Amino acid sequence: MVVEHDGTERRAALDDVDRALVQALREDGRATLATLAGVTGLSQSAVQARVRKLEARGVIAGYRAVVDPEAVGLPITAFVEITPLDQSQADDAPDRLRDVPGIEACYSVAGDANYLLLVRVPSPSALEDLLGLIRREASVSTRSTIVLRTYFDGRPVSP
Amino acid sequence: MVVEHDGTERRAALDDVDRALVQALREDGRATLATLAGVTGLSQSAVQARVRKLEARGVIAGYRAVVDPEAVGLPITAFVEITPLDQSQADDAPDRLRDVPGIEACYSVAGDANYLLLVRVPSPSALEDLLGLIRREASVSTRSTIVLRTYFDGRPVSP
DNA sequence: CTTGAAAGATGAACTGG
DNA sequence: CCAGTTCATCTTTCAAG
Repeated sequence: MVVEHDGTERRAALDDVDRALVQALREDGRATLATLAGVTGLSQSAVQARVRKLEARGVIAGYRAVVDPEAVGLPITAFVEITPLDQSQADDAPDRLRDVPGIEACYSVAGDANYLLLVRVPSPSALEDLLGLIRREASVSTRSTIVLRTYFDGRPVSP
Repeated sequence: MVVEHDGTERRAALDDVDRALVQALREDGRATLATLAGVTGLSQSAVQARVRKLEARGVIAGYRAVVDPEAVGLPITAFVEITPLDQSQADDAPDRLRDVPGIEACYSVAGDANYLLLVRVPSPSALEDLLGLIRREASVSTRSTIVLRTYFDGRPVSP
């Protein structure tokens, strides 16, 4: 964030080198400084300084291994739309669901439902259990869409 | 994959150490062998051999930096359900959409729609453009759900 | 599992806009 | 002063024993 003279704040724009680094690290989160230096034409130290700044600014929020869900015993993936049963109730579904195992992502959305969850479970019956838990825990109704196949996921997207 | 005596194949099950490694690398994709050795109680070399096997078996499919979409100029996220206009047409939507910029994920689903896409764009008008492109390119109708907020995403999930 | 050599990351001192 | 470079040192990785 950069504070302007008029007091407004803005995110410092990324230059071409930053974009190249972000792109490269999206494709390979373990790319070495030497590789990144080669890609950008900068020295390793300069690249390191850049990457550190991108991390500090939150542009790069972290690094993750991409794990095959089937290989770790979670072959069933589903999207679950949830809607509060009582709209007058406190709507703290994300807080309540944050630590429920099997829920990988939680988005609030503009549409029929209030929230959309991405869940992964070992079996259909485990999905039933999880849906029951979600309904009870967050006082919501659910509408699920089973994922049959993931064609691609986390594909790098450039602006 | 392990071939059993009866000829069936199964994925070799992960033991506790493998699970701990996968978990640790999901949380920090750049964890060093020394760190992983500390977590598991194994030597660095043993850990390295394990991680290599997990990578070779495809349990760990790769490593990626987690990038803040807003910080790279993609503040609008949406889920787009797509349904072929003509069910008798060849259904190769994933292939056709694979290289369209802005599409981060593509799943085939069991539900009203055939496929579900996750897209990221710089602006509402860019979303209109992208939806038009998707409709033309894949001969589909679309139904979009805008993401208002991402509460959490990619949370490590254990089996 | 241990070990030594190669590769990578880090920080200090230095250079130019 | 900021961003980048080079160089020396330390850490991590990797393959051989």
